[in-house]
Amino acid sequence: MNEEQPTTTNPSPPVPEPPDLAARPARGSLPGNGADAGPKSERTRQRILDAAARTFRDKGFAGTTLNDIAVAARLRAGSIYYHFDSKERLLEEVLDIGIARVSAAVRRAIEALPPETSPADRIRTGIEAHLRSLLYHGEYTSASFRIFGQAPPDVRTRMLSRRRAYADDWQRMLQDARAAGELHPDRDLALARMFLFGALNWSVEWYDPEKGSLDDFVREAAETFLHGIVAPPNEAAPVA
Amino acid sequence: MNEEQPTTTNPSPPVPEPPDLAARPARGSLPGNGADAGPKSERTRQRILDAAARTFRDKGFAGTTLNDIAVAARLRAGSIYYHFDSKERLLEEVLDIGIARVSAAVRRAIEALPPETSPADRIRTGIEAHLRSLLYHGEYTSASFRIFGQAPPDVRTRMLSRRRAYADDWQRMLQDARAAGELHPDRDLALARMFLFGALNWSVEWYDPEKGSLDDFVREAAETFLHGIVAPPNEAAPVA
DNA sequence: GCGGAATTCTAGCGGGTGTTAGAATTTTCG
DNA sequence: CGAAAATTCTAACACCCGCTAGAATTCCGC
Repeated sequence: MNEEQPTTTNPSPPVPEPPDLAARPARGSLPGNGADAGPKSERTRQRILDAAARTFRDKGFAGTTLNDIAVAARLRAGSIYYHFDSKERLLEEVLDIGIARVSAAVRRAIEALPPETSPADRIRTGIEAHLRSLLYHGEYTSASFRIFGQAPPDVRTRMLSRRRAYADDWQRMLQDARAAGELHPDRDLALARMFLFGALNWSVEWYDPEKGSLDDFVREAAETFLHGIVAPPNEAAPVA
Repeated sequence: MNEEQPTTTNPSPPVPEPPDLAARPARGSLPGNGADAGPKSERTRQRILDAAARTFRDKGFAGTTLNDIAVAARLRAGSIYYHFDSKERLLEEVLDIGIARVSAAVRRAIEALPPETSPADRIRTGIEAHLRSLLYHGEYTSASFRIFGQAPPDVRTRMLSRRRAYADDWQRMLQDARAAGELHPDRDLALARMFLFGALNWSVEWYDPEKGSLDDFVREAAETFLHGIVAPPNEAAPVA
Protein backbone atom coordinates (compact mmCIF):
# COMPACT_ATOMS: atom_id res chain seq x y z
CA MET A 1 0.00 0.00 0.00
CA ASN A 2 1.88 3.00 1.23
CA GLU A 3 4.99 0.97 0.74
CA GLU A 4 7.36 3.92 0.69
CA GLN A 5 8.51 3.68 -2.87
CA PRO A 6 12.01 5.04 -2.38
CA THR A 7 11.37 8.14 -4.50
CA THR A 8 13.95 6.93 -6.97
CA THR A 9 16.13 9.88 -7.83
CA ASN A 10 16.63 8.30 -11.24
CA PRO A 11 13.63 8.97 -13.47
CA SER A 12 15.25 7.58 -16.61
CA PRO A 13 18.72 6.08 -16.43
CA PRO A 14 19.98 6.29 -19.98
CA VAL A 15 22.89 3.91 -19.56
CA PRO A 16 23.21 0.81 -17.31
CA GLU A 17 26.85 1.63 -16.68
CA PRO A 18 28.60 -1.20 -14.82
CA PRO A 19 29.78 0.30 -11.54
CA ASP A 20 33.45 -0.37 -11.92
CA LEU A 21 35.24 1.61 -9.28
CA ALA A 22 38.68 0.07 -9.01
CA ALA A 23 39.42 0.80 -12.65
CA ARG A 24 39.88 4.52 -13.11
CA PRO A 25 42.41 4.57 -15.92
CA ALA A 26 42.37 8.24 -16.89
CA ARG A 27 40.16 11.03 -18.12
CA GLY A 28 41.75 11.99 -21.36
CA SER A 29 44.70 9.83 -22.33
CA LEU A 30 47.57 11.66 -20.76
CA PRO A 31 50.49 12.71 -22.94
CA GLY A 32 53.60 10.63 -23.21
CA ASN A 33 55.23 11.57 -19.92
CA GLY A 34 54.50 8.09 -18.68
CA ALA A 35 55.58 6.89 -15.30
CA ASP A 36 53.64 8.34 -12.37
CA ALA A 37 50.19 8.52 -13.88
CA GLY A 38 49.72 12.18 -14.64
CA PRO A 39 50.74 14.35 -11.69
CA LYS A 40 49.04 17.10 -13.62
CA SER A 41 45.74 17.80 -12.02
CA GLU A 42 45.85 14.72 -9.90
CA ARG A 43 46.47 17.11 -7.10
CA THR A 44 43.16 18.85 -7.76
CA ARG A 45 41.48 15.48 -7.59
CA GLN A 46 43.10 14.92 -4.22
CA ARG A 47 42.01 18.33 -3.00
CA ILE A 48 38.43 17.54 -3.95
CA LEU A 49 38.59 14.17 -2.26
CA ASP A 50 40.04 15.66 0.91
CA ALA A 51 37.39 18.36 0.98
CA ALA A 52 34.67 15.80 0.34
CA ALA A 53 35.88 13.53 3.12
CA ARG A 54 35.93 16.34 5.65
CA THR A 55 32.62 17.82 4.59
CA PHE A 56 30.81 14.51 4.33
CA ARG A 57 32.05 13.58 7.76
CA ASP A 58 30.94 16.88 9.28
CA LYS A 59 27.59 17.39 7.55
CA GLY A 60 26.58 13.97 6.36
CA PHE A 61 25.98 12.90 2.79
CA ALA A 62 22.60 14.47 2.09
CA GLY A 63 23.57 17.46 4.19
CA THR A 64 26.60 18.18 2.05
CA THR A 65 26.29 20.32 -1.05
CA LEU A 66 28.58 20.04 -4.01
CA ASN A 67 29.13 23.72 -3.46
CA ASP A 68 30.29 23.04 0.09
CA ILE A 69 32.90 20.69 -1.28
CA ALA A 70 33.84 23.08 -4.06
CA VAL A 71 34.40 25.94 -1.64
CA ALA A 72 36.57 23.77 0.57
CA ALA A 73 38.54 22.64 -2.47
CA ARG A 74 38.85 26.17 -3.86
CA LEU A 75 37.05 25.76 -7.17
CA ARG A 76 33.53 25.93 -8.61
CA ALA A 77 30.93 23.23 -8.14
CA GLY A 78 30.67 22.44 -11.81
CA SER A 79 34.38 21.72 -12.07
CA ILE A 80 34.04 18.75 -9.78
CA TYR A 81 32.41 16.89 -12.64
CA TYR A 82 35.59 16.96 -14.61
CA HIS A 83 37.11 14.67 -11.98
CA PHE A 84 34.13 12.69 -10.70
CA ASP A 85 31.03 11.35 -12.37
CA SER A 86 28.59 12.25 -9.61
CA LYS A 87 28.19 13.07 -5.97
CA GLU A 88 27.49 9.42 -5.27
CA ARG A 89 30.71 8.31 -6.90
CA LEU A 90 32.61 10.87 -4.89
CA LEU A 91 31.11 9.47 -1.72
CA GLU A 92 31.91 5.97 -2.85
CA GLU A 93 35.55 6.78 -3.32
CA VAL A 94 35.79 8.49 0.08
CA LEU A 95 34.23 5.50 1.79
CA ASP A 96 36.48 3.16 -0.11
CA ILE A 97 39.65 4.99 0.83
CA GLY A 98 38.48 5.05 4.43
CA ILE A 99 38.13 1.34 4.96
CA ALA A 100 41.18 0.64 2.84
CA ARG A 101 43.29 2.81 5.14
CA VAL A 102 42.00 1.34 8.37
CA SER A 103 42.34 -2.13 7.00
CA ALA A 104 45.88 -1.50 5.80
CA ALA A 105 46.89 0.15 9.07
CA VAL A 106 45.69 -2.81 11.11
CA ARG A 107 47.26 -5.34 8.81
CA ARG A 108 50.57 -3.49 8.83
CA ALA A 109 50.62 -3.20 12.61
CA ILE A 110 49.98 -6.87 13.10
CA GLU A 111 52.49 -8.00 10.51
CA ALA A 112 55.11 -5.89 12.26
CA LEU A 113 54.71 -7.97 15.42
CA PRO A 114 57.25 -10.67 16.24
CA PRO A 115 55.91 -14.00 14.99
CA GLU A 116 55.69 -15.50 18.46
CA THR A 117 53.17 -12.85 19.58
CA SER A 118 50.16 -14.42 21.21
CA PRO A 119 46.79 -14.14 19.45
CA ALA A 120 45.40 -12.04 22.29
CA ASP A 121 48.24 -9.58 21.90
CA ARG A 122 47.54 -9.46 18.20
CA ILE A 123 44.00 -8.44 18.98
CA ARG A 124 45.27 -5.78 21.32
CA THR A 125 47.54 -4.43 18.63
CA GLY A 126 44.72 -4.51 16.10
CA ILE A 127 42.45 -2.50 18.36
CA GLU A 128 45.11 0.10 18.91
CA ALA A 129 45.92 0.38 15.21
CA HIS A 130 42.26 0.66 14.26
CA LEU A 131 41.73 3.46 16.74
CA ARG A 132 44.85 5.30 15.74
CA SER A 133 43.96 5.32 12.07
CA LEU A 134 40.48 6.48 13.01
CA LEU A 135 41.46 9.31 15.28
CA TYR A 136 44.80 10.57 14.08
CA HIS A 137 44.45 12.59 10.85
CA GLY A 138 41.65 10.23 9.95
CA GLU A 139 39.52 12.35 7.65
CA TYR A 140 38.74 9.46 5.35
CA THR A 141 38.61 6.79 8.00
CA SER A 142 36.30 8.66 10.31
CA ALA A 143 34.16 9.77 7.39
CA SER A 144 33.93 6.20 6.20
CA PHE A 145 32.58 4.93 9.48
CA ARG A 146 30.46 7.91 10.30
CA ILE A 147 28.47 8.25 7.12
CA PHE A 148 28.35 4.70 5.83
CA GLY A 149 24.84 4.42 7.20
CA GLN A 150 23.76 7.44 5.18
CA ALA A 151 24.99 6.20 1.86
CA PRO A 152 22.42 5.48 -0.85
CA PRO A 153 21.51 1.79 -1.02
CA ASP A 154 23.46 0.97 -4.16
CA VAL A 155 26.61 2.59 -2.82
CA ARG A 156 26.16 0.72 0.41
CA THR A 157 25.79 -2.67 -1.23
CA ARG A 158 28.76 -2.02 -3.48
CA MET A 159 30.79 -1.11 -0.41
CA LEU A 160 29.72 -4.12 1.59
CA SER A 161 32.24 -6.58 0.20
CA ARG A 162 35.18 -4.49 1.33
CA ARG A 163 33.75 -4.06 4.76
CA ARG A 164 33.02 -7.74 4.98
CA ALA A 165 36.61 -8.52 4.10
CA TYR A 166 37.79 -6.33 6.95
CA ALA A 167 35.31 -7.91 9.32
CA ASP A 168 36.58 -11.32 8.27
CA ASP A 169 40.12 -10.35 9.19
CA TRP A 170 38.92 -9.62 12.68
CA GLN A 171 36.83 -12.74 12.87
CA ARG A 172 39.89 -14.77 12.02
CA MET A 173 41.97 -13.06 14.69
CA LEU A 174 39.32 -13.76 17.28
CA GLN A 175 38.98 -17.37 16.28
CA ASP A 176 42.72 -17.87 16.37
CA ALA A 177 42.78 -16.51 19.89
CA ARG A 178 40.01 -18.82 20.95
CA ALA A 179 41.71 -21.80 19.32
CA ALA A 180 44.76 -20.96 21.41
CA GLY A 181 42.61 -21.14 24.52
CA GLU A 182 43.05 -17.49 25.30
CA LEU A 183 39.42 -16.44 25.05
CA HIS A 184 36.47 -17.27 27.21
CA PRO A 185 34.82 -20.27 25.55
CA ASP A 186 31.27 -18.97 26.09
CA ARG A 187 31.62 -15.66 24.26
CA ASP A 188 29.89 -15.26 20.93
CA LEU A 189 32.74 -13.98 18.79
CA ALA A 190 30.60 -12.54 16.01
CA LEU A 191 28.67 -10.53 18.54
CA ALA A 192 31.83 -9.52 20.31
CA ARG A 193 33.26 -8.25 17.05
CA MET A 194 30.22 -6.09 16.40
CA PHE A 195 30.35 -4.71 19.92
CA LEU A 196 33.99 -3.95 19.39
CA PHE A 197 33.37 -2.13 16.13
CA GLY A 198 30.60 -0.12 17.69
CA ALA A 199 32.67 0.87 20.69
CA LEU A 200 35.71 1.83 18.64
CA ASN A 201 34.00 3.64 15.80
CA TRP A 202 31.76 5.60 18.10
CA SER A 203 34.87 7.20 19.53
CA VAL A 204 35.14 9.48 16.49
CA GLU A 205 32.04 11.22 17.84
CA TRP A 206 33.40 12.06 21.25
CA TYR A 207 37.15 11.50 21.50
CA ASP A 208 38.94 14.67 22.47
CA PRO A 209 42.71 14.60 21.89
CA GLU A 210 43.18 17.34 24.46
CA LYS A 211 41.84 15.22 27.26
CA GLY A 212 44.68 12.76 27.36
CA SER A 213 47.27 11.10 25.18
CA LEU A 214 46.19 8.94 22.30
CA ASP A 215 48.56 6.23 23.51
CA ASP A 216 46.83 5.95 26.85
CA PHE A 217 43.48 6.03 25.16
CA VAL A 218 44.06 3.18 22.75
CA ARG A 219 45.68 1.09 25.47
CA GLU A 220 42.72 1.59 27.74
CA ALA A 221 40.33 0.70 24.96
CA ALA A 222 42.05 -2.59 24.27
CA GLU A 223 42.23 -3.42 27.95
CA THR A 224 38.55 -2.72 28.48
CA PHE A 225 37.50 -4.90 25.59
CA LEU A 226 39.76 -7.77 26.45
CA HIS A 227 39.16 -7.95 30.18
CA GLY A 228 35.94 -6.06 30.79
CA ILE A 229 35.41 -3.77 33.71
CA VAL A 230 34.80 -6.26 36.50
CA ALA A 231 37.60 -6.84 38.95
CA PRO A 232 39.32 -10.21 38.55
CA PRO A 233 38.21 -12.55 41.36
CA ASN A 234 41.66 -13.77 42.36
CA GLU A 235 43.28 -10.38 42.91
CA ALA A 236 43.10 -8.77 46.29
CA ALA A 237 40.01 -6.61 46.59
CA PRO A 238 41.14 -2.98 46.65
CA VAL A 239 38.54 -1.90 49.21
CA ALA A 240 36.96 -3.49 52.25
CA MET B 1 36.07 35.08 2.52
CA ASN B 2 34.98 31.61 1.73
CA GLU B 3 34.43 31.06 5.40
CA GLU B 4 31.59 28.62 4.99
CA GLN B 5 28.86 30.70 6.53
CA PRO B 6 26.64 27.91 7.82
CA THR B 7 23.97 28.67 5.22
CA THR B 8 21.62 29.76 7.97
CA THR B 9 18.19 28.55 6.99
CA ASN B 10 16.86 31.64 8.74
CA PRO B 11 17.33 34.69 6.55
CA SER B 12 15.26 36.98 8.73
CA PRO B 13 13.89 35.60 11.99
CA PRO B 14 10.87 37.77 12.71
CA VAL B 15 10.51 36.64 16.31
CA PRO B 16 13.23 35.60 18.78
CA GLU B 17 10.95 32.87 20.10
CA PRO B 18 12.47 31.19 23.17
CA PRO B 19 12.83 27.52 22.25
CA ASP B 20 10.65 26.08 24.95
CA LEU B 21 9.97 22.52 24.06
CA ALA B 22 8.61 20.92 27.17
CA ALA B 23 5.70 23.33 27.24
CA ARG B 24 3.42 22.59 24.32
CA PRO B 25 0.09 23.71 25.75
CA ALA B 26 -2.14 23.54 22.69
CA ARG B 27 -2.70 24.94 19.22
CA GLY B 28 -6.03 26.60 19.51
CA SER B 29 -7.43 26.58 22.99
CA LEU B 30 -9.33 23.35 23.04
CA PRO B 31 -13.04 23.37 23.94
CA GLY B 32 -14.19 22.74 27.43
CA ASN B 33 -13.73 18.96 27.53
CA GLY B 34 -10.76 19.45 29.80
CA ALA B 35 -9.07 16.38 31.20
CA ASP B 36 -7.11 14.40 28.62
CA ALA B 37 -5.88 17.25 26.49
CA GLY B 38 -7.90 16.94 23.32
CA PRO B 39 -7.82 13.42 21.92
CA LYS B 40 -9.12 15.01 18.75
CA SER B 41 -6.38 15.06 16.26
CA GLU B 42 -3.75 14.16 18.78
CA ARG B 43 -3.72 10.89 16.92
CA THR B 44 -2.70 12.64 13.72
CA ARG B 45 0.13 14.24 15.62
CA GLN B 46 1.21 10.81 16.78
CA ARG B 47 1.01 9.43 13.28
CA ILE B 48 3.26 12.21 12.02
CA LEU B 49 5.71 11.66 14.85
CA ASP B 50 5.82 7.92 14.21
CA ALA B 51 6.35 8.46 10.51
CA ALA B 52 9.05 11.04 11.21
CA ALA B 53 10.88 8.76 13.62
CA ARG B 54 10.95 5.89 11.16
CA THR B 55 11.87 8.02 8.18
CA PHE B 56 14.51 10.03 9.99
CA ARG B 57 16.05 6.85 11.25
CA ASP B 58 16.10 5.27 7.80
CA LYS B 59 17.14 8.22 5.65
CA GLY B 60 18.78 10.64 8.04
CA PHE B 61 17.67 14.16 8.80
CA ALA B 62 18.83 16.01 5.69
CA GLY B 63 17.93 12.97 3.60
CA THR B 64 14.33 13.03 4.75
CA THR B 65 11.77 15.16 2.96
CA LEU B 66 8.67 16.52 4.60
CA ASN B 67 6.88 14.78 1.78
CA ASP B 68 8.43 11.46 2.78
CA ILE B 69 7.01 11.93 6.23
CA ALA B 70 3.66 13.11 4.90
CA VAL B 71 3.31 10.04 2.67
CA ALA B 72 4.13 7.73 5.55
CA ALA B 73 1.61 9.55 7.75
CA ARG B 74 -1.07 9.58 5.03
CA LEU B 75 -1.53 13.32 4.57
CA ARG B 76 -0.07 16.22 2.59
CA ALA B 77 3.23 17.83 3.41
CA GLY B 78 1.71 21.22 4.15
CA SER B 79 -0.59 19.76 6.78
CA ILE B 80 2.36 18.87 8.94
CA TYR B 81 2.73 22.54 9.77
CA TYR B 82 -0.56 22.55 11.56
CA HIS B 83 0.98 20.24 14.16
CA PHE B 84 4.64 21.22 14.11
CA ASP B 85 6.42 24.50 13.65
CA SER B 86 9.21 23.22 11.44
CA LYS B 87 11.16 20.20 10.34
CA GLU B 88 13.74 20.96 12.99
CA ARG B 89 11.19 20.98 15.77
CA LEU B 90 9.82 17.69 14.53
CA LEU B 91 13.28 16.22 14.72
CA GLU B 92 13.77 17.67 18.14
CA GLU B 93 10.66 16.02 19.47
CA VAL B 94 11.60 12.66 17.98
CA LEU B 95 15.06 12.82 19.54
CA ASP B 96 13.57 13.89 22.82
CA ILE B 97 11.09 11.05 22.97
CA GLY B 98 13.87 8.65 22.09
CA ILE B 99 16.18 9.38 24.97
CA ALA B 100 13.28 9.82 27.34
CA ARG B 101 12.11 6.30 26.55
CA VAL B 102 15.48 4.65 26.91
CA SER B 103 16.17 6.56 30.06
CA ALA B 104 12.81 5.63 31.55
CA ALA B 105 13.15 2.00 30.57
CA VAL B 106 16.53 1.69 32.23
CA ARG B 107 15.43 3.50 35.36
CA ARG B 108 12.31 1.37 35.64
CA ALA B 109 14.22 -1.87 35.20
CA ILE B 110 16.72 -0.96 37.89
CA GLU B 111 14.15 0.24 40.37
CA ALA B 112 12.32 -3.05 39.96
CA LEU B 113 15.35 -4.91 41.29
CA PRO B 114 15.42 -6.12 44.88
CA PRO B 115 17.26 -3.52 47.00
CA GLU B 116 20.04 -5.92 47.91
CA THR B 117 21.07 -6.31 44.26
CA SER B 118 24.78 -5.78 43.79
CA PRO B 119 25.96 -2.75 41.79
CA ALA B 120 27.43 -4.98 39.10
CA ASP B 121 24.10 -6.71 38.66
CA ARG B 122 22.46 -3.33 38.39
CA ILE B 123 24.77 -2.52 35.54
CA ARG B 124 23.93 -5.79 33.89
CA THR B 125 20.23 -5.02 34.19
CA GLY B 126 20.78 -1.52 32.84
CA ILE B 127 22.58 -2.83 29.78
CA GLU B 128 19.83 -5.28 29.07
CA ALA B 129 17.09 -2.68 29.48
CA HIS B 130 18.90 -0.18 27.28
CA LEU B 131 19.28 -2.72 24.53
CA ARG B 132 15.72 -3.90 24.77
CA SER B 133 14.27 -0.43 24.46
CA LEU B 134 16.58 0.17 21.54
CA LEU B 135 15.80 -2.94 19.58
CA TYR B 136 12.26 -3.88 20.43
CA HIS B 137 9.79 -1.55 18.71
CA GLY B 138 12.37 1.16 19.18
CA GLU B 139 11.52 3.53 16.35
CA TYR B 140 12.13 6.58 18.47
CA THR B 141 14.97 5.18 20.50
CA SER B 142 16.93 3.92 17.53
CA ALA B 143 16.21 7.11 15.61
CA SER B 144 17.41 9.15 18.54
CA PHE B 145 20.77 7.45 18.69
CA ARG B 146 21.24 7.05 14.98
CA ILE B 147 20.64 10.58 13.81
CA PHE B 148 21.67 12.66 16.79
CA GLY B 149 24.94 13.37 15.05
CA GLN B 150 23.10 14.77 12.03
CA ALA B 151 20.98 17.24 13.95
CA PRO B 152 21.52 20.95 13.30
CA PRO B 153 23.80 22.53 15.92
CA ASP B 154 21.09 24.34 17.87
CA VAL B 155 18.97 21.23 18.13
CA ARG B 156 21.99 19.31 19.26
CA THR B 157 22.91 21.73 21.99
CA ARG B 158 19.35 21.91 23.19
CA MET B 159 19.28 18.13 23.36
CA LEU B 160 22.58 17.83 25.15
CA SER B 161 21.30 18.35 28.67
CA ARG B 162 18.96 15.39 28.47
CA ARG B 163 21.63 13.16 27.09
CA ARG B 164 24.03 14.31 29.75
CA ALA B 165 21.51 13.46 32.43
CA TYR B 166 21.24 9.93 31.06
CA ALA B 167 25.00 9.63 30.86
CA ASP B 168 25.24 10.77 34.47
CA ASP B 169 22.89 8.00 35.55
CA TRP B 170 25.29 5.52 34.07
CA GLN B 171 28.32 7.20 35.48
CA ARG B 172 26.79 6.95 38.93
CA MET B 173 26.03 3.27 38.50
CA LEU B 174 29.58 2.60 37.45
CA GLN B 175 31.04 4.57 40.33
CA ASP B 176 28.82 2.78 42.82
CA ALA B 177 30.07 -0.53 41.51
CA ARG B 178 33.66 0.57 41.83
CA ALA B 179 33.07 1.88 45.33
CA ALA B 180 31.76 -1.54 46.21
CA GLY B 181 35.01 -3.04 44.98
CA GLU B 182 33.36 -4.88 42.15
CA LEU B 183 35.15 -3.17 39.28
CA HIS B 184 38.73 -3.29 38.20
CA PRO B 185 40.40 -0.30 39.87
CA ASP B 186 42.43 0.65 36.80
CA ARG B 187 39.56 1.11 34.34
CA ASP B 188 38.69 4.61 33.25
CA LEU B 189 34.97 4.64 33.89
CA ALA B 190 34.16 7.62 31.68
CA LEU B 191 35.88 5.93 28.78
CA ALA B 192 34.25 2.64 29.58
CA ARG B 193 30.86 4.29 29.52
CA MET B 194 31.49 5.75 26.08
CA PHE B 195 32.67 2.40 24.80
CA LEU B 196 29.56 0.85 26.23
CA PHE B 197 27.28 3.36 24.56
CA GLY B 198 29.03 2.89 21.27
CA ALA B 199 28.82 -0.87 21.41
CA LEU B 200 25.16 -0.93 22.43
CA ASN B 201 23.87 1.78 20.13
CA TRP B 202 25.69 0.44 17.13
CA SER B 203 23.59 -2.70 17.46
CA VAL B 204 20.64 -0.92 15.88
CA GLU B 205 22.62 -1.00 12.65
CA TRP B 206 23.17 -4.72 12.50
CA TYR B 207 21.07 -6.60 15.03
CA ASP B 208 18.84 -9.14 13.33
CA PRO B 209 16.02 -10.47 15.54
CA GLU B 210 15.76 -13.58 13.38
CA LYS B 211 19.26 -14.70 14.24
CA GLY B 212 18.62 -15.50 17.86
CA SER B 213 16.47 -14.51 20.79
CA LEU B 214 16.66 -11.00 22.13
CA ASP B 215 17.05 -12.43 25.63
CA ASP B 216 20.21 -14.28 24.71
CA PHE B 217 21.49 -11.28 22.88
CA VAL B 218 21.17 -8.78 25.70
CA ARG B 219 22.60 -11.27 28.19
CA GLU B 220 25.61 -11.85 25.99
CA ALA B 221 26.11 -8.12 25.55
CA ALA B 222 26.18 -7.51 29.29
CA GLU B 223 28.50 -10.42 29.86
CA THR B 224 30.93 -9.25 27.20
CA PHE B 225 31.10 -5.76 28.60
CA LEU B 226 31.46 -6.82 32.20
CA HIS B 227 34.02 -9.57 31.78
CA GLY B 228 35.60 -9.00 28.40
CA ILE B 229 36.46 -11.78 26.03
CA VAL B 230 39.62 -13.12 27.59
CA ALA B 231 39.40 -16.38 29.50
CA PRO B 232 39.67 -15.96 33.28
CA PRO B 233 43.11 -17.03 34.44
CA ASN B 234 42.03 -19.18 37.38
CA GLU B 235 39.56 -21.37 35.54
CA ALA B 236 40.74 -24.56 33.94
CA ALA B 237 41.95 -23.84 30.43
CA PRO B 238 39.48 -25.46 28.02
CA VAL B 239 42.15 -26.62 25.58
CA ALA B 240 45.71 -27.82 25.93
C1' DG C 1 -28.90 19.64 10.54
C1' DC C 2 -26.63 24.24 11.68
C1' DG C 3 -22.78 26.98 12.58
C1' DG C 4 -18.42 27.73 13.97
C1' DA C 5 -14.15 25.83 15.08
C1' DA C 6 -10.60 22.43 13.94
C1' DT C 7 -8.19 20.25 10.51
C1' DT C 8 -6.56 19.37 5.87
C1' DC C 9 -5.58 20.54 1.20
C1' DT C 10 -4.20 23.33 -2.88
C1' DA C 11 -1.17 26.14 -5.06
C1' DG C 12 2.55 28.51 -5.07
C1' DC C 13 6.87 31.39 -3.53
C1' DG C 14 11.75 31.87 -3.15
C1' DG C 15 15.59 29.54 -3.09
C1' DG C 16 18.94 25.81 -3.51
C1' DT C 17 19.89 21.12 -5.60
C1' DG C 18 22.79 18.03 -8.80
C1' DT C 19 24.05 18.17 -13.29
C1' DT C 20 25.41 19.67 -18.06
C1' DA C 21 26.85 22.26 -22.41
C1' DG C 22 29.78 25.18 -24.11
C1' DA C 23 32.75 29.11 -23.77
C1' DA C 24 36.96 30.79 -21.53
C1' DT C 25 41.14 29.95 -19.59
C1' DT C 26 45.31 27.65 -18.38
C1' DT C 27 48.81 24.26 -19.21
C1' DT C 28 51.99 21.77 -22.00
C1' DC C 29 55.26 21.18 -25.34
C1' DG C 30 57.05 21.22 -30.09
C1' DC D 1 55.53 31.85 -29.72
C1' DG D 2 51.58 29.12 -31.05
C1' DA D 3 48.53 25.40 -31.27
C1' DA D 4 46.35 21.62 -29.21
C1' DA D 5 44.96 19.49 -25.12
C1' DA D 6 43.65 19.77 -20.36
C1' DT D 7 41.31 22.12 -16.95
C1' DT D 8 38.12 25.45 -15.03
C1' DC D 9 34.31 28.57 -15.19
C1' DT D 10 29.77 30.50 -16.52
C1' DA D 11 25.16 30.07 -17.07
C1' DA D 12 21.52 27.67 -17.20
C1' DC D 13 18.20 23.44 -16.92
C1' DA D 14 14.84 20.92 -14.52
C1' DC D 15 13.57 19.72 -10.29
C1' DC D 16 12.66 19.53 -5.42
C1' DC D 17 13.11 21.71 -0.97
C1' DG D 18 10.89 23.87 3.39
C1' DC D 19 7.38 26.71 4.18
C1' DT D 20 2.98 29.74 3.87
C1' DA D 21 -1.64 31.88 2.74
C1' DG D 22 -5.98 31.06 1.99
C1' DA D 23 -9.64 28.16 0.30
C1' DA D 24 -11.98 23.73 1.10
C1' DT D 25 -13.35 20.31 3.97
C1' DT D 26 -14.34 17.73 8.13
C1' DC D 27 -15.61 17.52 12.80
C1' DC D 28 -18.66 18.16 16.74
C1' DG D 29 -21.57 20.27 20.32
C1' DC D 30 -25.82 22.37 20.06
